[in-house]
Amino acid sequence: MSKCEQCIVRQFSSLKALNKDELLRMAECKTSYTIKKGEPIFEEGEVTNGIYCIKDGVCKLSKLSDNGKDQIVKLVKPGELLGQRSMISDEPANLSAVALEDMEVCFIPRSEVMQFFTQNNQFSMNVMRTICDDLKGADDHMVNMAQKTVRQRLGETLIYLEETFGKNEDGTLHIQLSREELAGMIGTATESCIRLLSELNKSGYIELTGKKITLLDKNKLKRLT
Amino acid sequence: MSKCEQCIVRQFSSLKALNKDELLRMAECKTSYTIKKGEPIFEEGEVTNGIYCIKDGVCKLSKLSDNGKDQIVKLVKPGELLGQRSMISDEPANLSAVALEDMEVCFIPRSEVMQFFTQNNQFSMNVMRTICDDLKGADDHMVNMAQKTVRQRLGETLIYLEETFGKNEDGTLHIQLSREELAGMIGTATESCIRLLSELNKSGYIELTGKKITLLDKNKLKRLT
DNA sequence: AAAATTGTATGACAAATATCATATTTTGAT
DNA sequence: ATCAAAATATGATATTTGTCATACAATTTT
Repeated sequence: MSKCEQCIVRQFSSLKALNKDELLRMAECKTSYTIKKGEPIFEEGEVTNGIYCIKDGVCKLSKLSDNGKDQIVKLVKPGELLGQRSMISDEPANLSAVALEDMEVCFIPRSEVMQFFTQNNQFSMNVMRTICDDLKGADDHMVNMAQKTVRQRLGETLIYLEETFGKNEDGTLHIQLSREELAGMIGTATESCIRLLSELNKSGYIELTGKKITLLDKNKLKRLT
Repeated sequence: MSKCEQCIVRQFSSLKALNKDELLRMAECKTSYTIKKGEPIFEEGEVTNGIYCIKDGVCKLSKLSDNGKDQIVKLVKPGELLGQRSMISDEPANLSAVALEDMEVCFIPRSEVMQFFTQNNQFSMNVMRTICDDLKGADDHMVNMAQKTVRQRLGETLIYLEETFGKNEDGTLHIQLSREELAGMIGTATESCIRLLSELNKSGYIELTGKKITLLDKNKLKRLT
């Protein structure tokens, strides 16, 4: 059982507000998991009974729509927490969390988190602010879905992926999404996504090398019409 | 200056957790406003410095998109609070709030609310749960925008309007939205919205009498393809 | 290594939706 | 009541996007 005190990613989450005593208690009750790429952490409708702290790897939060397609709502990075909303609302998960890479996560039971919540005001303010950020993000995302074309959304998503997850030494996007997953972020059919990527490739806005994507002209990608 | 203690709508909001003492303090520092239909309560980007409690009337929360169209994110009813997210994140408003009917609202300064926040745990839990509900709603809304057709969104929106705001004695929707506003909820062009309404009218799913709308077959409206 | 499965790509076409033009109706102001 | 402005309606057309079919490539299994 590793010590939460020494865990670096904690510093990036709401958990940074916890004191030594609280960290020791957390280290005792937490469970660590290794999740392989493609495996779920939890599924929509599941009762989670706690939160997950992401130590390593990226996962997608998605929701199955009536038309059978999986819409990706958010990507989550190391240092972020999962399942906060469900825990506070005391409801089953509204979204599924599936690993996009091999991951390491820690599960902290609901009872423990709720204790921190009432004891440590700074911690609960941190959680609250995170949820507020998520709400703003979701509202903005919604407006984009409603008002922008698939083309524009693709351009903006590619830039988001580069800015959030960085590039490899060869300049290609570091995060690896299948075409289907990219389509699921944008909210379009997989074929449309592939077709538009191929078009942006021909226009010289991006470069496709196998499954790798390189952004060549970010200014133009921002202003696609 | 009216007494918050006797205000009925308070019971429907997070403010129901306040005790007598807190209510008296709130009554002293609050400001009441009358807002006419079409007027803003606050605009996107504005620093609000407090929250609004809606006593009477409905308003829209919307955001101006890059394409110049106003996307309606949410409709807000009496008893609900406005500006909670901005207050907690300590940011300017992300959305504009504009009255759809004549309204009565009370403004409570940030300093006062923050005091309740630290003193009254039940109150802060209520606020937190409200924001969590909004987040879930926004995620679901986003998935609908991304995955459903304009037709389906129109059908679902009409049902939402009837279920949330009720009907008049003649069976028409009680809430009055212009075609442009309805289009702004659905995320489509005003002409497309008008055309689809007219089509649903001809198919007998709804009835249009001037600007009044009556839902005739809710089951079919739910399952539009 | 061959076969099977899965992911990517592209063409052909259909359907949905946006845009522009122009009536028509309703509302508000004088 | 009349006029101007705004909202609603509808047609014509262009564009975007989805769907289905099929091909090709890459990966996994046998």
